[in-house]
Amino acid sequence: MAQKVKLSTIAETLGVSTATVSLALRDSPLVALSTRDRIKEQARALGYIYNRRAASLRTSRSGIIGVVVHDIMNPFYGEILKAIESELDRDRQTFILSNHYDSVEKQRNFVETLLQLGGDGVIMSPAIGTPPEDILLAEDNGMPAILIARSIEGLDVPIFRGDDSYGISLATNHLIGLGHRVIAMVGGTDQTSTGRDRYQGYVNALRKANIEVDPALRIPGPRSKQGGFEAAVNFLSLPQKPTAAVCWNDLVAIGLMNGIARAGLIPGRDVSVTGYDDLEEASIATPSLTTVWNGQSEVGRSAARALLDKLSGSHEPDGIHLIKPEMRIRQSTGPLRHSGHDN
Amino acid sequence: MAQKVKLSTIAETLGVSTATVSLALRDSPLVALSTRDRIKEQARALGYIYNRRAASLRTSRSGIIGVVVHDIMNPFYGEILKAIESELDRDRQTFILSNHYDSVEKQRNFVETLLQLGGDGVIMSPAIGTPPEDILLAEDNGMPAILIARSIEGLDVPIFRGDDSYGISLATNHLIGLGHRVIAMVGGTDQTSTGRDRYQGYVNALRKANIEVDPALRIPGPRSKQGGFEAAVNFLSLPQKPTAAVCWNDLVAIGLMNGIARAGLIPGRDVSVTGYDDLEEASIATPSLTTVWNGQSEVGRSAARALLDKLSGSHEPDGIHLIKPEMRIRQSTGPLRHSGHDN
DNA sequence: ATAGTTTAAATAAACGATTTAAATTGTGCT
DNA sequence: AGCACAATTTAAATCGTTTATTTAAACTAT
Repeated sequence: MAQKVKLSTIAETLGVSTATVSLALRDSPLVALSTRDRIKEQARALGYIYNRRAASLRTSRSGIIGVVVHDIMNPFYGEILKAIESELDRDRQTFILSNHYDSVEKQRNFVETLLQLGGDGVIMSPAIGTPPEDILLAEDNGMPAILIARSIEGLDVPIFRGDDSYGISLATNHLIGLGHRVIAMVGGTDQTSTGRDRYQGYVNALRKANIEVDPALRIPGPRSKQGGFEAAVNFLSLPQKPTAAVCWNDLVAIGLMNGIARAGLIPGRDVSVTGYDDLEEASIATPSLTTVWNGQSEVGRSAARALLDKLSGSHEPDGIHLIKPEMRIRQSTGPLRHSGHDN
Repeated sequence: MAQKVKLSTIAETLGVSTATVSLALRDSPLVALSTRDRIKEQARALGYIYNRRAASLRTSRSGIIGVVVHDIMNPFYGEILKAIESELDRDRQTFILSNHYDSVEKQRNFVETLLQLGGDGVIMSPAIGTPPEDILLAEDNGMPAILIARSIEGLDVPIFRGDDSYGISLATNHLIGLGHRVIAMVGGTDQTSTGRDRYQGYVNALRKANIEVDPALRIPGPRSKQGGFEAAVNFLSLPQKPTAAVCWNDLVAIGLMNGIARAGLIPGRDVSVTGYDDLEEASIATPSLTTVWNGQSEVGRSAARALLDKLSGSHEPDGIHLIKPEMRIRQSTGPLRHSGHDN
């Protein structure tokens, strides 16, 4: 590698000061236009590379924004991340991505690393059991945080997420409307705010329709295809013989449908299944999946926007922002057939 | 936010020099053990946060490693990334992830940003059409590059990937062994080294079995579920009536199976389908997918290892490293049925 | 005691940018 | 020619570490 080119290299070869070069490269009107052009040209010719760490040491803005979620490979987060990425890109911010896999420790490490790197801000979908201090660690060190998808009790940080309770009640009502009375809820956990909200939405819908809530119909489990697939066994052996399932998300629903199909039943006819999120995949599953759109792109876009606004000082975001979910009816749900899945 | 705590803050409150504090925090034997303890304790008490940009400005090692692939949301890359992540984590390196979506420009921007941040190295699955200069840009500026999954002509950079030609020939031979003679190849492109290798593997296997190669049986397309789903229409209307399909990857295969099922045929019985990669999903698809394990985790792990070794100076990686794929036979392939998909 | 070692801590010079006050040059006007 | 004023340019201080070099203190052995 050739000797490293820095501001002073350009300055020397051109016989000006580094101050002038610095100013010129950022197009400051303090430098005469002709000088500016000469300097930029020389920078290009020498293959100059801007050293951000040196700059940020002085300016204390790094242009780095951290994003940490449960699992970036999960398509639900994937869609959020895509939206965040395109919003940050527009502002030429670098974003650093990480999974916490619901490990509070891994999450704390990430926040710490980000602080060390001088991150300007962080967007997080907090790990289960995150203590408020872990978020305050960021805030107290001048790195504003924005939450997405999950809330944390007793913390005053802006948050963007879908209205889970309402969303699940949409799905549940849809099934009730089709005549179903024994409806299971499959997948996920009750340890997150999201989980509690969703269960609540399911319970509310049943109550409003005067259907008794049977706790045995709640089958918690991993929020993945694999999880749904494995839940099928439990689902099919429930004594109450449910005729429909409200699933935690599309992945669980697709897994469950696969499991049901494996057992020789036809999802959408013998058993109605709803998903949640409306991933791209939902519409090409067989049968295509009835689900609830959860506004992922909207969540990502507005969370990123809020952070950027806060950083630029143009607007201070606050409070909780709920995106309204919408029903997407497809082929995986149908009217109650009186034989149930006994046939 | 309280006043920022730095080395000198600790030094002053303790009446020692910043040099001593710096050394102490990194556990240097140059500092008396008792002093070391006193300093570490104080650092904790004050909530000191190490400033990596200041440090790396001096040391020219940032602890940052960049990774750029076509699409991090694609599960194929997901599995590679997971392996890279865990390998880098072990060495406490921060990794910065990015998609290039096959835009050479986006990729170049990423490399440039990484250089500005002082990245120590970069792992990339190059975008289609990447000119060698774009990789040399990194190397020339002291940031070593390692390629994964895709090669670039005329460039001497270490690369780790599966043996595509061999892998596809495994799948093709499997189908031939089941009696199939009209075998389509679905999905993907011939614009990448991977694409050319795969097509070659398919052609080789057919030739060896004395089966004529019909270019019309090559149906290129997006490497996604959606792509496979949409290819079904073309596939089913081919005049030669293929009885089997070798798919670009598992996603395409699953999409194709969904499309075939939509048309009323039963994949695995009426049409045999093979995937490629052996994603987690392959085994829970319905029918479960016959596919070729492509060593994603192995690729990720060893690429990361190679980079770290190079950075630590312990070992200089070079050349091309081919991981040997393996067949995974499941339910989506079966013996030729003489009516084909005409029945 | 004294010179010679060892051990412990301090000093000061980088690293590569930014930024502000001050210096320099240039221009038009009387 | 002299002056006010604007347009350019620059010197120097900073940001928070690391590290080679010095200095100081504490032992050792004669």
